[in-house]
Amino acid sequence: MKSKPTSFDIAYRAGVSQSTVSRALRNSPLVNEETRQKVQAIAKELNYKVDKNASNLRSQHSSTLALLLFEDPTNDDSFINPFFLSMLGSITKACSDKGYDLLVSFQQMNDDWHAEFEDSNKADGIILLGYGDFVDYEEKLIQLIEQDTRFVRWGADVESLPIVSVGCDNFHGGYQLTEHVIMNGKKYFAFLGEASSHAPEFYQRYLGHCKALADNNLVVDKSLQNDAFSTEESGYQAAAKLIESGKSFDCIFGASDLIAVGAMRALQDKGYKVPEDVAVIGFDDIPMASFTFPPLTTAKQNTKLAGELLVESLIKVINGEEVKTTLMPTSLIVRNSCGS
Amino acid sequence: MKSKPTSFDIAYRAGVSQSTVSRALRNSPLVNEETRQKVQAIAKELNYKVDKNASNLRSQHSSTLALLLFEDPTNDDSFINPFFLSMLGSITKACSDKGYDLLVSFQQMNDDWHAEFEDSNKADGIILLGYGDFVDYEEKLIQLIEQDTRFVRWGADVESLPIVSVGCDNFHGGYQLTEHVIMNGKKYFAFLGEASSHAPEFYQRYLGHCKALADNNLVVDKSLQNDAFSTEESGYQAAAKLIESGKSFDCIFGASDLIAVGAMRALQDKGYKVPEDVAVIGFDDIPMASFTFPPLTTAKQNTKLAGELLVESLIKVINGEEVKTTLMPTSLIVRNSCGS
DNA sequence: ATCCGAAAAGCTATCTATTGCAAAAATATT
DNA sequence: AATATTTTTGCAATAGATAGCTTTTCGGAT
Repeated sequence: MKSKPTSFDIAYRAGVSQSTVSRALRNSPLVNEETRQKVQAIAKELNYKVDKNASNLRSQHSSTLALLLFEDPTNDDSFINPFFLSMLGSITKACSDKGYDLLVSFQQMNDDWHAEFEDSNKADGIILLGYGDFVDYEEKLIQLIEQDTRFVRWGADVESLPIVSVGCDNFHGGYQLTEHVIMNGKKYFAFLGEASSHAPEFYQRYLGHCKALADNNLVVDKSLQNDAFSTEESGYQAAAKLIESGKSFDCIFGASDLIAVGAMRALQDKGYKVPEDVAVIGFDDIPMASFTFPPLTTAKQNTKLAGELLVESLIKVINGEEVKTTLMPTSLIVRNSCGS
Repeated sequence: MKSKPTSFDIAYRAGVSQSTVSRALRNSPLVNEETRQKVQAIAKELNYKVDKNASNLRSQHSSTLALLLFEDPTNDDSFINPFFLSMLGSITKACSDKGYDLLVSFQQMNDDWHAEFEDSNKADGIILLGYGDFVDYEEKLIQLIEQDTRFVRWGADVESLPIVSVGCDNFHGGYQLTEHVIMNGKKYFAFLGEASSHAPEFYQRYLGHCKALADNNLVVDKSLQNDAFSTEESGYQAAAKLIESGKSFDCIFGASDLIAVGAMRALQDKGYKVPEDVAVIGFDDIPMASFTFPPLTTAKQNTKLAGELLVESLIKVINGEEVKTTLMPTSLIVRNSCGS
């Protein structure tokens, strides 16, 4: 059983000092080209790999980013919101492009997640990802700031705090989507999803939605807004409740695709035709959105770009550069669930 | 700018030695209860966190597992197979349950991925996840074994090598699925997906499929087997080719849900009715499978269990315990695409 | 009061690489 | 040839914890 070689083993074989080995392997200009070649060749031959723990300890940075994915605690834990899964994919890719490793962790809101990774030096910075009630974790964000933790978050800009966020223009997306359906002749809109500052993303979508209605001289009927979490089940329930209430409407705006999909199913179960009787629109453009029947009209969030922006912003934060919060545009994806 | 506290700071304030702090924080029985309380209180107050790099370096293990997700290089990189995404979710959860952190990395086959993490001591072990041509990376697996790297992989058992795998019973799944459709009266089966040892998962599904046909006195028509990668696009293409060939068939077995979904779309584009004219079945039960039109009949791989088994097995491997390769059963999910 | 053993705490080497500074070697300048 | 420069290399300190071994403490036995 051979144990792993250390830089001393390389040094011994190369007939140089251990520090030279360290320099040679990191392509330091302080070492002669010829020596470098020799050292690197021996390192390769012995299949030597720099011990990251020792390296990180000495240099005090880890070339690792941590991703904290926190989900709505109401969500059962067997199912992860596909939108985040797709973000996770793009973040992973972006990290690897930038030469960083990625530590992934799922957390519940109530956990003591704040700063765990950065404080323990396992990661140089943290990406916070999750929908959710901002108020729930505002105090934790404040702690992060006080501890000088380097992090960025996905979501709406937090004006009250100096936090770098990357989010998408939920307001505009809601506006655009609503406007489109109005053009298709629908007039009585229901909105499924919490519309309060507790759910900033959903709220912005709702506000955009309301603005579009107002701009087109349509009434905003607050009784047609029902709370829902971002799960299919919750969307189903909310829609069922809406239907039972006997109010009339000809479009349901699901605050997320998952809600919309649930709503669509509820409508169809009750014998409504989508989109003829009731149009349905969602938000996110998760992979399954194009496979529902009818395919779901939605506002696409560009997860690839989002992941890249999050990673790039975080790296800048780590390097002490000035970074501004970014707002990405959404794009309207017209499929069939809205009538055209 | 206060710098992070070290165990010496705690020791100073607590009036004890640094080693005592270390012991107290790790709940070593070698330290007095009272002292422990005091030390832990101070640590909490100063918001002290053990430096993982130092700790890992000294103790030579990291409480971190690495997940290497390698995808078929034919896949464009913007889209990750949803099945793996869902595995990733369950692996993350399982790791956190077991007190391990998870490093995630996506790799291309050709990369020098083998052992990167374990050799560099960033992770105690590696989970290898990916469909794919086993032959492509067999030599890398051999290297891993030679280097004494601790790892487990997702996939079919590799009889020729001492590797711990966790996989699902693809053969039985293929059998069960095919049998079900035969009961629904279909007789002429096409299979989309590579059916060779280069794609062991697909191959096993194919073999199970063939066995079911044979057991029911149906002919296996090899000309109805077409290669396809696990993407919707590839499934679409393969189905289109099949249709153009003019051969007759009344069921398409997609080697994965993604292939099946693509095939279904191709059929519908050409005016076929699913399942009346042609039944379609898939494999995996990815989230979107229940949202296609018609909803897809498929064999579910229990990703939650799979993730747990992978993590548990790897931890055992790391601890030097004996572990056997596991084969998980699949479950038949009957929806509408198969005729009932 | 003395001695013994267990419990608790301390001392110091160790883990492996990085880095500032000093020393040596190689090259350039006068 | 002697001195000044510039390149390379080596030495030793350092990063922050863990662990083996030693010492101190303290209640109980003699």
